[in-house]
Amino acid sequence: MPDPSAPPRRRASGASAAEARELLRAAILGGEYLPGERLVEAQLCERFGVSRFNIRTAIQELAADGLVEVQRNKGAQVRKVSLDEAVEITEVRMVLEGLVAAKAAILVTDEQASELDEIGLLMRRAVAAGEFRRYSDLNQRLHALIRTIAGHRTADGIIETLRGQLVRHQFMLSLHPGRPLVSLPQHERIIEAIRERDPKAAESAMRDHIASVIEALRGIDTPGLR
Amino acid sequence: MPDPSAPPRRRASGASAAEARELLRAAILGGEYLPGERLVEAQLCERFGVSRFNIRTAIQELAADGLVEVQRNKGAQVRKVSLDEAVEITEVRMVLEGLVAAKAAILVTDEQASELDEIGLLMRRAVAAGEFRRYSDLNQRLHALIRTIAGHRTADGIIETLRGQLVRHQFMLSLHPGRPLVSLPQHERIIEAIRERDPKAAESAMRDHIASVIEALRGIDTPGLR
DNA sequence: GTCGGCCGGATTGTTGACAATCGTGTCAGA
DNA sequence: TCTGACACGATTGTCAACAATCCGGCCGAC
Repeated sequence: MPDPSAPPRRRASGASAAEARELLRAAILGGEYLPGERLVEAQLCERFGVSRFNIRTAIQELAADGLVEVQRNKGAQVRKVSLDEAVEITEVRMVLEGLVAAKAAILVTDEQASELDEIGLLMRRAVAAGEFRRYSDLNQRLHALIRTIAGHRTADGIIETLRGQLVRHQFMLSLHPGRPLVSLPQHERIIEAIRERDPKAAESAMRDHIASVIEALRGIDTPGLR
Repeated sequence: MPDPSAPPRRRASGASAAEARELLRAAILGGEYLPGERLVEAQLCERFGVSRFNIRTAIQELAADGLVEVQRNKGAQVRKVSLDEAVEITEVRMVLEGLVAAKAAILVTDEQASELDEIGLLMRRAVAAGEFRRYSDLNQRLHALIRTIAGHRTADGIIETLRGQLVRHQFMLSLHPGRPLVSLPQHERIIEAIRERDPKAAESAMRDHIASVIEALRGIDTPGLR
């Protein structure tokens, strides 16, 4: 409700702060700016065709999201998350998604249960066909659906923020061969627990799942890789 | 390391963005601006003797902390957290502090264990003497110490942010008669579990404790008070 | 050759003024 | 009296210029 009009009214040249923020966020998440790289305001102005004021606002907002780090009088740089930090972030995600899964198990409707089941089916097919990219998408869809079912805005917001901070690590993980074979049965357990409306089992299954993600993170991460 | 010098060098008139932020945060947490109240930039400029630019920056940062809400072209207002939101926030705190307690149980040193024990002793004394205010302080000190022991910066930051959003609710809760008698044994269980270096027990104890806080929240909150 | 101070370019922090927008009170018309 | 549009005041959004700061290299002295 805060952004009513979409198409036809903007000043001819330049974009607003919100647009600049999304542009910059996409550029960082897309890997166009590497961790540790300096974000020079003037350069970004030219790159995006936005005034320096708006770039500044955008940087501040992304700093609040933990995507960039600003040092006074030294400017902003893409935040570099160490492996330890990635583990910490995923630990937090573990307990939060566990909470969310438990809530989802309580609130799930029959229709949503079917949706969960369908995702599970598609996942099995994707793994059987070796379509890792597709499986990765389904993975995100599953977690997103569970959060929707739970309707826990506070946890949802935090999880989403944290997810942004680890796109790089996540990305590497999803490409690791053999991962799907480990995570598929975990996902099935989560789905089953929610469908049976068993909060404790759902939380436990979700935590086990993300705990194994943490283990994988610890073993796989190769810093310096794009 | 970002703020080296403390006393003797600032421009004569006016303060910087960071100072403005802390001033405004203190004013809000102190109840000088009620939830829902509009924060007019010009007024704040005069109140704090800060330029509008810095006020703007401060408001943005507090918005990131969830203390204020900004609506485009409509300005900022102190965020009003409903009872449901307070419950959600406390649920998140429950799982996060549970995680932190488990970590603390693993990492605690002998010296820190003694410190925990001492806080427990002081708590028992405070309750016995009916010193609720003192007990409330000890409560905060206990939770803070546990977070220090765990050294989990990610969880710590989020918990601290969430705490700020509910100072009002927390405050009311700590004054509720009978609360200490309920929470004291819970605190003792947490301390004992950490001292015995039992992560699962520590997490469980912490979650039970905060779960009871949630129950109390649901029963006690009287919106409109204070 | 090396250390310390200094100077210049580059970059960020800040300011004040201007433009866009919203809410509200007013006034004409039915 | 009620409804609607209009215009005004108040408030926020944006900009371009200026000031403060930092980082690098250069130069001189020891």
